[in-house]
Amino acid sequence: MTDVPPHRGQPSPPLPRVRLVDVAREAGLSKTTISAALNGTGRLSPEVREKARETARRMGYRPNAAARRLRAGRARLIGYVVGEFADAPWNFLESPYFARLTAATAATSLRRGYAVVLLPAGSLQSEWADLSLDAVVVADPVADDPVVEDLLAARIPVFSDRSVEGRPGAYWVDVDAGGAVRGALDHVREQGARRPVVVVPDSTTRFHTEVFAAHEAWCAAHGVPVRVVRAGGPGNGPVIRAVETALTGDLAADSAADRARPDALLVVAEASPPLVLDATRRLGYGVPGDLLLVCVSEDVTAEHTQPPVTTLSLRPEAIAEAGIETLVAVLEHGDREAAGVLVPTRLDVRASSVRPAQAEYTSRPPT
Amino acid sequence: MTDVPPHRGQPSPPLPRVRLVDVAREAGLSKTTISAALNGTGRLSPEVREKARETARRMGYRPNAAARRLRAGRARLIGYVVGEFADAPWNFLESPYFARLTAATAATSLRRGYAVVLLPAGSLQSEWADLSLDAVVVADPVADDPVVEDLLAARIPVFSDRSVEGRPGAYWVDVDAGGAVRGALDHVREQGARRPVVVVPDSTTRFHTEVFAAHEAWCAAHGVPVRVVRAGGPGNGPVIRAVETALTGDLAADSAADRARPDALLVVAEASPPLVLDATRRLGYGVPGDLLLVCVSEDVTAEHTQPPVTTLSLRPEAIAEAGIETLVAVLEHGDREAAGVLVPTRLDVRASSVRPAQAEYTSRPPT
DNA sequence: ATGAAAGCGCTAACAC
DNA sequence: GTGTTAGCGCTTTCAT
Repeated sequence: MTDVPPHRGQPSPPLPRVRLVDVAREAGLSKTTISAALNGTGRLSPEVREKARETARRMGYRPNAAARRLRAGRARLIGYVVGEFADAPWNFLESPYFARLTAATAATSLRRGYAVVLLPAGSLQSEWADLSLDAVVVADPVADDPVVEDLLAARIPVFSDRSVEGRPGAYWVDVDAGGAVRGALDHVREQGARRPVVVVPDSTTRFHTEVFAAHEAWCAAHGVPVRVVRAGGPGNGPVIRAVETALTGDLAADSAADRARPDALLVVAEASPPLVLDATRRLGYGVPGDLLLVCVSEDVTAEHTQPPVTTLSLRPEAIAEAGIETLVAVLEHGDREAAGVLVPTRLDVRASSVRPAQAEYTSRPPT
Repeated sequence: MTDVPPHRGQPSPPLPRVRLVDVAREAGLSKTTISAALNGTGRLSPEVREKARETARRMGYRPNAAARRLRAGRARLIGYVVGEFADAPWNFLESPYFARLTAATAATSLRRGYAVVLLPAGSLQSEWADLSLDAVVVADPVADDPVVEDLLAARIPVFSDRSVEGRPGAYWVDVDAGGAVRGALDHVREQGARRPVVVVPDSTTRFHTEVFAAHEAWCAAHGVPVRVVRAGGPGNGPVIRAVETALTGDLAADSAADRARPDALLVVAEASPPLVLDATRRLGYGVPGDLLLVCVSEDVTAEHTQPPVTTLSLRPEAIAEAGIETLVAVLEHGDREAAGVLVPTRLDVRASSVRPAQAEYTSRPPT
């Protein structure tokens, strides 16, 4: 628990800030008039309004946000916290997905007049208690996330994924995980793959559980055995190891046919596409000749490998935008009815998942 | 832990917040007493203090931050903006260096009781005007950065790199760029390299200009021709292209000897190490056999390539910590004398820059 | 059309 | 020890 010493120390450089009353005195008008002029409220003669504005500008007047907020009763501050990564609370920005989600959240919020405060993953009350946040965005909460519980208990509106659906004070937007998995698997099937294997983290976020379920359903629907390897955690190390397991056939399989080498790999975990590609090569697979590869990733390096890697984008920007728009609607117009939104994913098909017409498009493992 | 009574099945209409005065009335005490009890200020009998605290907890009292801030005159809010990337204002988080710098800045600030607000790169007044930030951290400003000018003109304390040294209201911490370059070049020289080439972005940040200068100085001191390629911008594309230029010998060189193939490559631009390694291979270089490779990077994938890539870490966490500590000292104790700090870098030697004893690609333990 | 004054919730002098 | 009170700077009735 981080206890902040209560308000010791003075803002020692007592730079004389220009206040509304200073502008008023200078302009020979009243506080009210200046305020109205600056905010465009009230009925003022154009000359007076102009004079007020000009004086304020000349004096370098900048309204005091704290006073405004106190008056308005709202802080225009939104917290941002991710549910995963609770054991390494600040690592989430190293994931391209969260980096972009975070950036897009901040961008959209700022555009709507809200500042975003970065919180450590899994942070509880002590971290945000004295911040008076108008709401908190909880990205990818884990199952029964204490962060969500804590926030809701403190009556702070929570914006999160579909796992909070139905809870009072909670609103959601979510990625269409099921559609994503089906789309990716359909794609490799169209390209001729019959033995796809999936790598997905062993995490309790709604996204990952849904991916897992959608994969099982898809396999059942296509009469294909379920081949899945759960990665021990986020980060390249565990995911690469899982990829190795997936490709070396240590999978439980019911028949000899099922034990055949996989012909497609879907990695639903943030790992560096170049590293995944390297791993497939080390294990003797040519991509896309022997193995079609699709990574769920926002990592831009995917375009630069040889062959370029097909990625499934979760479209963090779209999620953030839809989310913040909804949240602002709730905050400002009390749209408590705000229905959740499901954001479709986008498959960026590149050479790694396209069965080559000629062998030259295939990166061969080193001999 | 949750200090708030559970929902009593109340629908969730905007429930009036519990104020200090409410707690006071409930406890049969005065606002002052409650405030003092909660803040640990003033002289109260232990029983009264405990009663006040208990009542506040029971009622789910949460202090209003806006009111506190208004009273305190400080918002406990720090802005964070990066100078580079102004043309893609939200892309900076995709750089591992800035991702970690940002995270560490937020972490350290929060620990000291300050919330960090993310601002778009290159943002001017309109973005932060009505935020009343106590200070703004400007990471890697470009030369004569308008962001810095704007902030200083608005009398907002600026925390940045050494390029702001001497300006009133500006404070700094910086990475020891010169030492970093010398360290890396000395290292490859010790490993036997005689024709190192450097790739550095064509940017006006202090870091990059200093890298450029330090490289020239080092070359002069060692009687080695200056081989440098400036990358067109950040991002993997331009940097990889620059690497290709560097390795295909399109360098201006004065003598035939100078045109010989380089035997070491120092990439001082955030590019994905696996991609850089791939590029060297495509051009027919064996690493470390033909070419020693060092990347200035915080990218964790460097450990996972084959061979692992030697990296020079700028130690963003150390920078953020030193920076925020200094900034807080300035803000809270008015240490206007606060001398800037130079943070040393760290070379993580891996196989890519260690000349193999035998002609094989054996990685050696880091020294 | 303009101004005076109340008050947002909190903290800290200053009484008692 | 504890309570009363005066603001922090702003917006907003409500008079004029």
